[in-house]
Amino acid sequence: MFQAPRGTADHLPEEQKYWRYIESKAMDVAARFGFGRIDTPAFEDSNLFIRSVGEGTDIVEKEMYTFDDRGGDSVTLRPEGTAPVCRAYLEHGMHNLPQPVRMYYFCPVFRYERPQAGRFRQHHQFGVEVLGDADPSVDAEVIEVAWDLMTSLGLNEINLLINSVGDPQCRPAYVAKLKEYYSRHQAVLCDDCKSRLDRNPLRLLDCKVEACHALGNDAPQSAENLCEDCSEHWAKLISYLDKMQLPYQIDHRLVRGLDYYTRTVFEVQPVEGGGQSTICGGGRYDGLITELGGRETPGIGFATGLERLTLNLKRSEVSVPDEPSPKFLVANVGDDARIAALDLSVRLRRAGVGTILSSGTRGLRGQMRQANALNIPFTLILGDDEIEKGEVVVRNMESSEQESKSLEDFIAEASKSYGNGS
RNA sequence: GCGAGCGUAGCCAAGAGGCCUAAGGCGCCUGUCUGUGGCACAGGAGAUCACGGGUUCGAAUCCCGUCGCUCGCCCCA
Repeated sequence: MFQAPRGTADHLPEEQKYWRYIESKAMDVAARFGFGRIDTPAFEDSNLFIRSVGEGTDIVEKEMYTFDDRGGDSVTLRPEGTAPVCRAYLEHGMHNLPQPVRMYYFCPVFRYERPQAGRFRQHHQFGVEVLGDADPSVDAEVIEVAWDLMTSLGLNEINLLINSVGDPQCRPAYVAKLKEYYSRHQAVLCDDCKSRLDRNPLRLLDCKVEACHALGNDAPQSAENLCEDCSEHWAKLISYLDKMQLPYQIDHRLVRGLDYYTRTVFEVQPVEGGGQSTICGGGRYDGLITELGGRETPGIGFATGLERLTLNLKRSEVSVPDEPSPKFLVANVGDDARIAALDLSVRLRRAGVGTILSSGTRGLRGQMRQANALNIPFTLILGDDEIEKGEVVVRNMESSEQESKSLEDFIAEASKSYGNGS
């Protein structure tokens, strides 16, 4: 038997209401903030990600689905959504559009990782990007988009964490300071952190091992070590967020794994959550477009994982509307009735009325059982008697009341109440 | 890449060397009710007990290996 590849999942019909719910809320929010949708290819030139995400990152080092296509070009299944959007911005000369350009996307993303709760090799993200405006009010606005989405989804037990990681002006000095601080305490560091000291000093801050974590309390904080420009940007952002009354928390341990982030970074995390509980993460990336060969263009965005959102919707028992289901099931008994049933269901569906045609192979009883099991509100019954009189029996499955109606009257009535025009 | 746990029908699951031609429940199908659902009752279909090897007179059950799933670490949505 074949199985879905490790780390991938089928999203069965019964799951779809969560997806539809998230997508419709996300699209509402995006529209409200003036974002336009963009869809980019599932794979790109491998160098796009190597250049943007960063050569030393885990994503590039060990998580990319990279292969040579038949023409010999190295392509990579998109491991994140920002770089392709930036590529598209450049490719289509979007700097000629009114700035900033606001775009959102839904797409699958691929990373070769060990799957576990809330982590997959293929998952789906909704993300937004604002390109071409460096003002901190844009940061505040993007954070508002994220928060607006979370709250409109009905997620409550969540925290909004923000930080500033500086820019190429001030970060090297900060990282050096951090390294110096942790080096002094090297003896108590866990093994992972000892290697982080060289590899990725910022990550020392969010180590969960108690001894390391405690050290983080007194570690130098990046927001305290910004250059003048970054510092001013940070102060303005804070004041805007205050003005907007967004319930942010400054978390000086918040760092993000991709190289391209500058200045503002933020995440949304559930209050209760395990290792990979972050449901939304993003930040500013003012150097990315130049890295990709464009002229200097600031950018900021975030992404959320639909699987993790779904997990949280279920966990916090948010009630999600059911998928629309058909109003009628057409039951039929006998060969003539089957043809009449076929005709009736075609006419109803062409009028925009959701209708299931029973194949009639089961006997009336079985067909009604099916209507019941499928939660169809009305069963329509056609047999020899009805055909002779040009009628149809309409049974209300909830009240168990039923009546014969003229076929033509019924179709007109149903079209009016449940069809396109209703 | 490292560490841990678990694999018995579509799902949940009993079972701890012979009573297993594998219990029970959900779901599915059929009938009681030959043109009327939900409830009830009766019946039915559906399992090479993950796979391979070993121990034993005898293995779903013990041992080894493989594969798969889950959870954790790294890292991330």
